[in-house]
Amino acid sequence: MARPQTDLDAGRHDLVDLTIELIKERGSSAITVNEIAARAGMSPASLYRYFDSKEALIEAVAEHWFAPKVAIMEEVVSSDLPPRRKMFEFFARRFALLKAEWDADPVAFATYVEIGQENFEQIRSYIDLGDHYLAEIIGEAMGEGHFAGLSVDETLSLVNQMVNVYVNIGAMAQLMQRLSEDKLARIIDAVFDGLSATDRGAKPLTGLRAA
Amino acid sequence: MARPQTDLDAGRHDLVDLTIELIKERGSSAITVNEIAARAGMSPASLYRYFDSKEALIEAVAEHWFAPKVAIMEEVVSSDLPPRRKMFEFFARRFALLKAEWDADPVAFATYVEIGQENFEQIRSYIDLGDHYLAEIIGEAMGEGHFAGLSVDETLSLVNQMVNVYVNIGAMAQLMQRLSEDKLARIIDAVFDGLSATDRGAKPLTGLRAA
Amino acid sequence: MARPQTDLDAGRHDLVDLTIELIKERGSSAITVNEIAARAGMSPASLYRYFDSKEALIEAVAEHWFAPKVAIMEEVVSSDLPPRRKMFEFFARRFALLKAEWDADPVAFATYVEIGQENFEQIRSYIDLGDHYLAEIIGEAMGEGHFAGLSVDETLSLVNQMVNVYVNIGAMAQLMQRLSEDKLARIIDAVFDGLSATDRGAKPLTGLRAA
Amino acid sequence: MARPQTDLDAGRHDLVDLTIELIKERGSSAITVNEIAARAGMSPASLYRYFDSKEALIEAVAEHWFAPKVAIMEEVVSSDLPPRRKMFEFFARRFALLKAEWDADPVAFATYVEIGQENFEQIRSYIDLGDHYLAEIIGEAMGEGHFAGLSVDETLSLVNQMVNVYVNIGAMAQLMQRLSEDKLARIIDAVFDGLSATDRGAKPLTGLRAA
DNA sequence: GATGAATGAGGCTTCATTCAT
DNA sequence: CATGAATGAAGCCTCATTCAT
Repeated sequence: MARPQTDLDAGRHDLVDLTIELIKERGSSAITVNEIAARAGMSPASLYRYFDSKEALIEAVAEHWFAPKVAIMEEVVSSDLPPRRKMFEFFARRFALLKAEWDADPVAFATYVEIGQENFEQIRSYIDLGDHYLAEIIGEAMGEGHFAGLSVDETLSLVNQMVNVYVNIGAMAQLMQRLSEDKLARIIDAVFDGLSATDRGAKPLTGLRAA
Repeated sequence: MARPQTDLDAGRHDLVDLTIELIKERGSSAITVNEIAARAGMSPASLYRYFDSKEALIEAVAEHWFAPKVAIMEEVVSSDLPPRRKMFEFFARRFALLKAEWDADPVAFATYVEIGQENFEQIRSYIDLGDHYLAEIIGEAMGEGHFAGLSVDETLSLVNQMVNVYVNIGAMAQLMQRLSEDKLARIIDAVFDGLSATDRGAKPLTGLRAA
Repeated sequence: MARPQTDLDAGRHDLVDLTIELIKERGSSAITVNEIAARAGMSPASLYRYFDSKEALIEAVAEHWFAPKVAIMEEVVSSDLPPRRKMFEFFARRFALLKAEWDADPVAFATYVEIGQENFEQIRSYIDLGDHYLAEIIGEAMGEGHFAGLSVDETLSLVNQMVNVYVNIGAMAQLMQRLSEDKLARIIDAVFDGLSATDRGAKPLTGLRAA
Repeated sequence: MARPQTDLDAGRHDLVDLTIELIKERGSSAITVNEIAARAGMSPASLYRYFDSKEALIEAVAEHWFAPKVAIMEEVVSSDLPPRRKMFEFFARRFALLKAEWDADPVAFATYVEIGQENFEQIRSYIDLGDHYLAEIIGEAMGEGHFAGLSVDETLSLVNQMVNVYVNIGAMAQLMQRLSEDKLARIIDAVFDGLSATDRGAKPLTGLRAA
C-alpha cells in the first residue's frame, strides 16, 4: 500500500482521461501531443513528465480501454454456467459493453479500433488471453460430449472464426448495426449443434466435408 | 460513348499501377506523392493533373484492388452449383485469391487493409454488393428447405457474421495463418446444418434460443 | 562527363559554402538547420532537397575541408625528394596550409576541429590515408639505412607520435602559436638522427632504453 | 581561514562526485542537470544554489579531474632523478595514470576530453603549469650539456611538441592503443640524443637544418 | 532555504500541395 | 501542358532554467 509518485500517477490518469475526451470529440488518432497538452492546460514539454513518449500515452489509453473487457472475461469463465451458456456469455457480455460504447459514440469507437491497429502488441495479449479462456470453456464442453472428433485447438480455431465478428473490434465496427445478442445466440447454437468432425446422420451426403 | 479524356484515363491507370508496385515494394501507406510521381517519371505537380489529391489516387487504387474480387462473386453466383456448394465457393474462391495475395506479400496486404480502413466508403459498396449476391444464394437454399423459420435477411446477417473472418480483410490479415478452406467448409456445414429458428429434436432444451 | 543533377550539386556546393561562412562567423558547431537555411534564403524544408540530414551536410563540409590536405599528401609522396626532406615536406606543407587557416580565423578552425570530433569516421579515413603514405616514405628511408633495427610499423608509430602535434588538428589548435616549420624540421632531424633500436655509441649508458 | 560557506563547499564537492559517477555510467556530456540533481537526491532548483549554471558545475568537475595529474608533476619535479630520467618520468607517470583511466573506461575518458574541449580555460592553466615544470627539468639537463645551442624556451617548445601525444588528452584518446611507455622512452631518448642546434658530426649535410 | 512542477525556446524532420517558368 | 523547385504547417521531442509554494 505504498504510495510512490501519487502525483505522477494522478497526472497520468488525468491525461488518459483527457485523451479519451479528445478522441470522443475529434475522432481518428490524428491527435497530436500539442493538442493533448493544450487540453490538459499544460505545455507539451510538461506532458513528457508523465509519459515518455506519445506512444506511451496511447498505450496507456489502450490499456485503460481494454481493462473492463478483460474483467468480463474473467468473471464469466470463473462462473459455473453450463458450457453452452458460458460460451455465449463469454462473448455476449463483452459484446454488450462494446455495443453500448459504439452506440454512445461510433466515432470514438472507430478511433479505438485505429489505436488498436497501431498498437498491435497491446491487442495481441488481449487476444491471447481470450484464446486461453475460450480453450477452457471448450474443454468443459468436450467433457459433455460436444465437438466429437475435433481437438481443442481445432475447435478453438473454428469457434474463433465463426464468432470473430463479435470479438474483433475492427470487424465489429463495420457491422455493428447488424449484430445482436440474438444472432450471437444462434451462432453459438450452430457451433454446438453443427460443429463436429463427423457429419450427423440425417444429411451425411450433403455435407461439404463428405466430399 | 465519346472519348474526351482518354489521355487522363490512361494516365490515371498508369499511376494506379505504379502505386501498386510501390505498395508491394515499400509496404504501408508511408508512400508519398513525390515518390509515386518520381516512379511515374513525372513531376509531383503533373500528378495533380490526373488526381485531385493523394486521397483520390488512393481511392482509385482501392477500386482497382477490389475489382477481381467482385468478378469472382459474379462468376460464382451465376454458376449452377447446388446452394451449399455455391455458398462455399462464394467465400472460398475469394478467400483463395486473398490468401494467395497475403502469401505473396503480407506487407502489401496489410497496406491494402489500411487503405481500406482509410477509405471506408470504398469498402462499403463492395460489402453491399456481396450482401446482394449472398441473399440470392440464400434464397436458392431456402427453396430447398434450408434455414427454416428464418427470413432471408436474418439468415444473410447470420451467415455474414459466421464467415466474416473469410470476408473482412482486416480480420483476415490478423488470422490468416489459421484460416483454411477446410475450416471454411466446416463453418458452411455448420451454417447449413446448425442454423434454423427451430431447435432440432435431439437437444430441444439445451439450445440457447429455447430460453 | 555526364552532368546529372547539376542543380542539386550546385545547391549542395552553395550550402556547404554558406555553412562554412556561418562557421567562420559564429564558431562552434551549434549551428542549426534553421540558421543555415535562413542564410541560404530557403526554408528549412528546402534544405532537405539537397542533403538528407543535418549530418549529411556537415559531412560534406568536412569532406570539403579535408580535400586540399589530401591533395598535398599525394603531391609530396609522388615527388622524388630524398626521404628526410620528403618526410619533412609531408608534414610541413600540410602544416603551412593549416596554420594559414588558423591565422585567418582561429574560431573557424576550432569549429572544424569540433566537427571532426563529431564525425570521427570522416577523420579516420584521412588518418589512415596519412599512415599509408607515411609508411611509404619510411620504407624509402630504410632503404637508405635509417631506423636500424626498427620495423616499418614501429617507426610509423613513433614518428606519428613525435609529430602528432603537426598532424592532429585538435592538438594543433591548442598549440598553434608555438608551432613552426623550423621546429618541425628539428623534430624530423631528431627522428632521423635519434631514432633507432640500437643506442648509438657515444652515450650507450645514458639512453633510457639501455636499462 | 574563515569558514563561511562550508555547507556550500560540501554540497559542491558531493555534486562533483556524483557527476563523475554519472559520467562513468552514461558517458558523453549528454548528462542533464535534472539527472544530476535526481542522483544527488535534490531538486534541479536546489542544484542551482551550489552552482550558478551547468557550466560552472562542469568546470568544477574538470578541476577535480586534473588535480591528481598536477600532483604527479610536482612529485616528479621535486625528486632528484637525473634529467633524462626525470623528464621521462614527468611524462610517463601521468601517462600511466591516464592510460589506466582509459583502460578502465574509455567512454568516460572520452567524456573528459569533451569536457576539456568545452572548458578550454580550464585546460590552459594545466598546460601552463606543465610548461613551467618542464622548463625546470630542461634547465637541469642543459646544466649537464644537453640541447646545445638551443634556448630553454626553444627546447621546451620542441619537447612539448614531440611528446604532445603523451600529454594532450584529446590526442591520447585517439591513439591510446598505440602508445606505450616504451615508445615514450624512445622519444625521450631521441629528444636527448637527436635534439640540438648544431647537427652532429656524422651527417652534417643531411640535416634539414643545414639547408 | 528547499523544491516540485512547469516551460519557453528551440532542435530536426516530413510531406501534400502550389506556382513561376 | 509540364515541371522543378519551393514551402507552410505541422509533427515529436529535449533541457536548462525559474518561480510559486
